[in-house]
Amino acid sequence: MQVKNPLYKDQGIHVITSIFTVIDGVTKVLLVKRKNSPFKDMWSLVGGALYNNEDLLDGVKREMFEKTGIVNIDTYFSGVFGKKDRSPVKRMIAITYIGIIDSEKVSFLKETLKTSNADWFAIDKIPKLAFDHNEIVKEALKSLQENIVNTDILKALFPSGFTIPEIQRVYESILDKKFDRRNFRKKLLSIDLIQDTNKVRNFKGNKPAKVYKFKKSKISKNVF
Amino acid sequence: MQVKNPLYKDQGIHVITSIFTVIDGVTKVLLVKRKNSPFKDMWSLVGGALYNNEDLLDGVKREMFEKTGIVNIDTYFSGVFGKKDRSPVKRMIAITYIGIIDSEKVSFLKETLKTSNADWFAIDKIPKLAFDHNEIVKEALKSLQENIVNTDILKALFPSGFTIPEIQRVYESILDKKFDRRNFRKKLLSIDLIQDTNKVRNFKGNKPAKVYKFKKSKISKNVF
DNA sequence: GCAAAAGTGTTAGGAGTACACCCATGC
DNA sequence: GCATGGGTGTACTCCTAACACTTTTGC
Repeated sequence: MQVKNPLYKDQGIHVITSIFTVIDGVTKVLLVKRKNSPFKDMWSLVGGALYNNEDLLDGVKREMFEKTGIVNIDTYFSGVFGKKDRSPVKRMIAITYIGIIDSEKVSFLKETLKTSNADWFAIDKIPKLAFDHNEIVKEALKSLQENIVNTDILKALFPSGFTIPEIQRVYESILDKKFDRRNFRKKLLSIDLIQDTNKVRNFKGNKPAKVYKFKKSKISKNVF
Repeated sequence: MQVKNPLYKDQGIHVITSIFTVIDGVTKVLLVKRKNSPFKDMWSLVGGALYNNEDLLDGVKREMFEKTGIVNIDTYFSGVFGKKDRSPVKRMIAITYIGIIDSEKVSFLKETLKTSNADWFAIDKIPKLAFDHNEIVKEALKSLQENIVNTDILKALFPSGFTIPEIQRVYESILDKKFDRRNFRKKLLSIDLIQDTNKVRNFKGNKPAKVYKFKKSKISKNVF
């Protein structure tokens, strides 16, 4: 059915992901430079228009692959952006997501058909972005903060496990907050979310630290 | 710009509200019967297609007015539904909301241009609904449960204030859970959310109960 | 042996939970 | 005066937050 009513005509859906990582205790987001209008040559988040023949998460993954070459990362719903003038081209509603990857294990393409210069930007040094992406990444960070205290969303950052001092720095970076070492360890161990791997690894100091990994289980109560 | 690419053509946005109330300790949702295809003569939630010239919340309010005559109720974001086949007509993404009204103070139209038989349905007696509205109302109830422990969303239910035993029954109905009277009162008073009005009112017993009202402030931590 | 970070235990305060009795009113 | 629900206080438990010392290793 072709809709003629101009009130409804030419609407579209953006699926947009804020891809985060933490490098040396600094939370960063992946930005790409647009090759096409609108907002040609401006930085933007990873995403684009949803196709009719795909579900939302399929579109998220396809866009992520097309614009960064990244495959197979877990994404989590963040929010909806729908101001009527948010796109200069036509009426677009944005459904937004967060993704997390280990920047050392996952590589991305610097250049694709539609993007160039892909790179990590510290969350306090994000340039002016295309569309309403500055707002979107701000809300995504808020979603991420809520998610890390509730879910195992961080597991993608530590494919080979983590030591407690190491993951504490990540929590502190994302939540922008310091924790007492002893209480942090106690709490993280008290919830049934992580388990010992009988390995050790050096992080900062000279004394090797025990390596933990996330369990399969999920939790639903607040952690911090 | 008219988009020709069939991958993007003919997409649309639904804005859909689950309007809740609590009557005699039973949580109910407002349903209307559709007069038009698709899903003609089936029950559905209140909502419809967003226009190009309105923001999301404007569309929510317009649809609510068009299909129930209700004006001016607060709405809260609930979720997004976007399965590719959720509408038989064309690709539609649903942005969903919750609304709360006092069924004694706010009246609605039984019949409108596009709907008929509007009525309250207890949440455990909801019939089969049009589109994916059964799923939507289920998630909306979950959102409502999360919201009543975090916000003053219930204030719309009590335009002239409430007694504590009265609002306790509402919490118990929505959360489907019983609370100890003394602890309920203590907690509700301990968070800085409600205030005494120096009035009294009879609810169930013969002893008049103090009437409270919500403060302007919001809170951000869990209540129950 | 010393610097640097890892690892551990105790205590005090606050929030949540369980629980029993008196109060005000209508009839 | 009695039945009905409204209003209050206390003790116990558990979670959280504050805090200091010992251990392991590299140099």
